Amino acid sequence: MNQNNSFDRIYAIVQKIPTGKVMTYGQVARLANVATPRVVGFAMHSNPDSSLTPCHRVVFADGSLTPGYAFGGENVQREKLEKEGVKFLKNGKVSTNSFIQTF
DNA sequence: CCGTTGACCAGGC
DNA sequence: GGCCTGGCCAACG
Repeated sequence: MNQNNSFDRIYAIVQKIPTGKVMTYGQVARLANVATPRVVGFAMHSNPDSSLTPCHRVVFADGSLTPGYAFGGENVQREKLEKEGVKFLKNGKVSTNSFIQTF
C-alpha cells in the first residue's frame, strides 16, 4: 500500500478502477498524489502487464483514447472498454458518464 | 548534472 | 467540434 514510488502509487490507483468505468489521467494523478498527469502516462507506457494494470481504463480528460496504446493501439483499447460496458460517443470518444465521479 | 522527451491539460482559432 | 500551441513536470540517457 503506501508506496513511496510514484509509479507504484499510480499502478495501485489504476488497479482500483472498477470494470465498466474509466478514469482520466488527471484524476489518477490527483488520487495518486502525483505532481503532473504526465507521470501517469509514463507509468502506463512502462506498464508491465495489461491484466495487472488495466491501462485501457485510463483515458484523456476529453474522453479520447490513448494514442499508441502499448498493447495493440486505440482500436484494441476501444474494444476492450466496449466489452466491459463502457459507452462510446459518435465521435469515438468515451462517454463522460463513464468517468468515475466518487471514489 | 543537463538536455531532451513525452499514453497531459487548458486555452485559442 | 476539431486542430494547434504553450506550459508543467518527472523520467531517461
